Amino acid sequence: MDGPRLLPLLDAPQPERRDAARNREALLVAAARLIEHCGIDAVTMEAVAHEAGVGKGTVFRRFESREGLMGALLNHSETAWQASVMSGSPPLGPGAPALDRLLAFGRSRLETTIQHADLIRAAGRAGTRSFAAYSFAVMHVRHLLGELGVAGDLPLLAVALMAPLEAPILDQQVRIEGLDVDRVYRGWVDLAARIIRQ
Amino acid sequence: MDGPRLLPLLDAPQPERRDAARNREALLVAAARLIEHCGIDAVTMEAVAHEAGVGKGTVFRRFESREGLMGALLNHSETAWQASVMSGSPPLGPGAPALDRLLAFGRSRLETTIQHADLIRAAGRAGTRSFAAYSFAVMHVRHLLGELGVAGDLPLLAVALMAPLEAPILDQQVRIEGLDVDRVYRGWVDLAARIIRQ
DNA sequence: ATAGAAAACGGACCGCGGTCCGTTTAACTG
DNA sequence: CAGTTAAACGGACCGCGGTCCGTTTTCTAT
Repeated sequence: MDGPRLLPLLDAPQPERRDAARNREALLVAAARLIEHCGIDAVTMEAVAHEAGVGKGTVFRRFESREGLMGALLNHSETAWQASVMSGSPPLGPGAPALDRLLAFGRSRLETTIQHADLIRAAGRAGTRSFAAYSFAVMHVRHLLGELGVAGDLPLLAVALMAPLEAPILDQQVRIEGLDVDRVYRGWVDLAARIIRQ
Repeated sequence: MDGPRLLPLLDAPQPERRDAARNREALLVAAARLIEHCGIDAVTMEAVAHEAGVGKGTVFRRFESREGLMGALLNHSETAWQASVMSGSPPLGPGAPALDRLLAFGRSRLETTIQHADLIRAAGRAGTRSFAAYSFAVMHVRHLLGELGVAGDLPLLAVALMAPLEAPILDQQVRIEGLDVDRVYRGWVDLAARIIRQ
């Protein structure tokens, strides 16, 4: 007569059957292994399904699309990174002066983005709109800029400061034009300085 | 005995047979028409081929890939825009103070990018690496920054100033977050001011 | 005009992303 | 433990991007 569950009291989020959860995990592992061993182009939905021992339809049921799958993989790395920003050791984590944190943030972001360039590209929109990747980083920068006493449209300035660290731009500079990563970072530090100084 | 052509004297670039040139043009027209009438998703390689009255293989021969075709379409718009920067009327074209030109540039770039967002997205890498789109704009900004007496790693600063105007970032801000275009522009002007001021 | 070579053409063919639907399985009820 | 239902499963199926190769067209040289 009442709801299907006797004591839903707390924990709302548990609407996934056991086999579904198991398969989700198996698929992520399978996909990660395929990427590591054979490169990202080998990550076919059929290949992932086969590697995980499930049917093709299941992959799409769990992750919507190939981009969705890539986005889920990306989310893992992003979440770990996010944790090290929120509760890792300084200067990236809390406890260091805001400026130090900002510079550490830039360097870290620069390197992670380059490192996961393929995955980010393959994730398409699923990578960007995942609030984990984008919204959190912008929020963090916005917060640091505030602490540094920067005045102006902070959300927009934060985006402007993050933009040169986005995958397409870095791809162009580093992979295609062959620029040195350190130089790109120094350029970014210069940009940060110009944005910050009153 | 000598080369296949008697008087190649000037004009080097003419290595395209007549039917090839005709078909290239027909295909571009067909693709543009399909985009206008049915939206970009309807621009199937087969559809374009059929609309232009040629075989499917021909489309790939001329443009390599779907992205290549989109890139070629984009190139048209970009070339026109480029012309209006190089030889149009002030303040976008030459003849105005450097700062005015820079601001006009930003506004114009902002609007064209938003306008062609779909095409840019569909062009993928073919849109970015086309030196028409990217390299020229960066070069121009770099030049203007130089005229404004900005010191530092000018190529990198130019990229930093252009980055917030790139399609993925604008897409996120305007289309997804629903930000006002004018606000984004004002934010960009602020960024430019911070980069410029000594 | 004609012959020959190089280039372009066209469409059959392939693989992969994505959908659909009949079948199976997990979870809850009595 | 049996019955019911909702969800998950799997793989046949479809459309499109991309390739391949036998055929046709253009260009040049004679």
